[in-house]
Amino acid sequence: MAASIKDVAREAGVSIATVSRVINKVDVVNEETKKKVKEAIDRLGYSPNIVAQSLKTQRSRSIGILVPDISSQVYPEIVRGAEDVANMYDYSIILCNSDFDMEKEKKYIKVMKEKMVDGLLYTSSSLEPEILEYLQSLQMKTILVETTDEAQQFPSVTIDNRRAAKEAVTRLIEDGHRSIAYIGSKKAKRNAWAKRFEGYEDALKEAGMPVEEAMTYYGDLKAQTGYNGITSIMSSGKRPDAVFCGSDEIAMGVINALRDHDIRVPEDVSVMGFNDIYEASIFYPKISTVAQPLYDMGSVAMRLLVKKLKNELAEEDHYVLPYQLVDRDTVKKRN
Amino acid sequence: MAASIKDVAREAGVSIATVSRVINKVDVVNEETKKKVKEAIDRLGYSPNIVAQSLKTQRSRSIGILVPDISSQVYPEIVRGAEDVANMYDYSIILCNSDFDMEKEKKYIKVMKEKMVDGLLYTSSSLEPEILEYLQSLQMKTILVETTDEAQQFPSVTIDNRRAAKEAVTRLIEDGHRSIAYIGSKKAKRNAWAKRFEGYEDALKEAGMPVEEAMTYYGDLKAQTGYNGITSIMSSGKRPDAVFCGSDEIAMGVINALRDHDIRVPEDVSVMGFNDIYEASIFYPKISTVAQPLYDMGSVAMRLLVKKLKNELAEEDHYVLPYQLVDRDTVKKRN
DNA sequence: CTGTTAGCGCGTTCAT
DNA sequence: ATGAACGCGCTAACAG
Repeated sequence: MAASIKDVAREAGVSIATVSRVINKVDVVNEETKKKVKEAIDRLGYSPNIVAQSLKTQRSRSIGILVPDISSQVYPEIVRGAEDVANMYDYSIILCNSDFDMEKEKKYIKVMKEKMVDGLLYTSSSLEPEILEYLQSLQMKTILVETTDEAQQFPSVTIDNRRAAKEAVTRLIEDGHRSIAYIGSKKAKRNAWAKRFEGYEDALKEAGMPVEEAMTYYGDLKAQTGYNGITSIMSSGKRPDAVFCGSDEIAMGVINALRDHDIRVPEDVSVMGFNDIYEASIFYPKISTVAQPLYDMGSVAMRLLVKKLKNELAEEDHYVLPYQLVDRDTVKKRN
Repeated sequence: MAASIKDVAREAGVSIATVSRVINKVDVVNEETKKKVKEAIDRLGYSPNIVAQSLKTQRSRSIGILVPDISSQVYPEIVRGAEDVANMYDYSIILCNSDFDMEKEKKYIKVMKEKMVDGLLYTSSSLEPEILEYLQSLQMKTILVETTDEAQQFPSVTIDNRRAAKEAVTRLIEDGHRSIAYIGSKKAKRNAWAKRFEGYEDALKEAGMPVEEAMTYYGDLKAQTGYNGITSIMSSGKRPDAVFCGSDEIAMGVINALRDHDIRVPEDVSVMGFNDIYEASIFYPKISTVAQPLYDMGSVAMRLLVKKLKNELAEEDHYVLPYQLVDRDTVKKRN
């Protein structure tokens, strides 16, 4: 058994209260006794039992992070950003994978509450109103990452997905593309990804171009969706000269499918990705995409949360971080 | 404040001990009183305070996972496998990024001890003897993942990296390659990655081929290492007909560098990766590689740990999982 | 089958 | 400036 505060007290010949004081740097403890206590602590290799502290203080120095799936997409980067900041402030992070399953989310949230996490980072999962209400009923300090709730009741850290998508598609149009397909998340969904479809619509409408059902394909954000999507669109007789994708993986799938049909990228068809994951710059051809500052989103969100936990008021409650159009090798000017 | 066991006891008109009993399904509690208690629990929306439980039982139902960097390589997949199993047994996971920094590892291990994690999954980080001793002095139940310690003192879940590498390189030799470069982790390192270099040596020696310093390049496992590595090797006048890489990212870097030099893969040079990350099958050309069962490594390791925590004895303490040579498009027979 | 009680390790009044 | 004592919420003897 590790040494407890009692052992230290005995070793130093003082009361546990005094030990507690020097640990928490509270009150003015006599320099000399402070020294005695510190020596005792060193000698015993004592370190406070955080669980007991938590029970007493109602704070666990742990923060939950709920992601759909750590093994996919953009989450590792976000989590890394969050963890680095958490570590800086002596918080640990508890990681949960929800798979977009509301029941799983609920279960995890419940467990985190029981474990007295001090706060929660919630990355674009189901975002169901039921979950949001649950979070509020539990008084769980929550930051939304990568997404926002309709009512903006929760602090959030995002990029402007709609505007980013619009800008990307507008760029495609300015570059002379006249027939632009969309492959990505369905509009109906609540999360941020769906906003990219709206941006796609915005750009087309502004340019006076029609939004055709036959030029869109919905699915998850994996490569297979891209492969299937472009195959499906082309098999209906359409032949887009550009494809706007909801993720870089989708873009990769699209490019592979195109290659299998001996259609060249970008000579015949341009392809635009989204997110700018690491592999986008390594893929051949290098993928033109919309860069999200993933690491920053994680770290900014965690900073915001820490600030809230200290009850300092933040300058902002809704951070909208800058995105960036990254020109690489999958988009070609056609004018 | 959430309801406590006391509230439930009062509400149900029983003692807290009884409430505790129905929660923990211990003893035979009278059906009727059990029902009363359960109703009270529902009415109050009570759920036990895990922190208090932990303080009492010395178990937190949390398990630490130490990875070098969740945002890189293979870890998200391993972590996902581990988390799924952890969730199955009602454990949460605390994620830490060590960056191969021993001091950071130590700090994290200390915090996890303080938070009373029930066990630890340690993925190929520094693996310094000092850390290993520290772990033992803390009596931290630890499973090594992706690597083993020299003395096999810790249970582990790995593949046979050395044999896998040897087999891959032997395949290259059988396919008629006569000049095979290695780009990856340095031999001196303690972790599993270095074993791949030994396998490379084994294969060459067995075939009576020389291991040339000029045909090897050491670095981390990222794409840039591959790019720099092959560039460096070729600039020294060498012209390998195959490159064995310590990771798929390295392979990607190699392929990109080769392409920049107008050298075709696999027509001119074959490239073999390692790990079989998701993108290996999406890359162009699709990367031939050695597949590690990453998800399984995580889940098997967590299963093993859970078993140990229950003090059941495992059939095995050192799981060596099967790897698989995956033939795709970056290796060409030359005979 | 159920209730009483003693801690788990710590922070915090309230005295001194 | 320091110590004694209580309680955070819960489990585990021990009685009954």
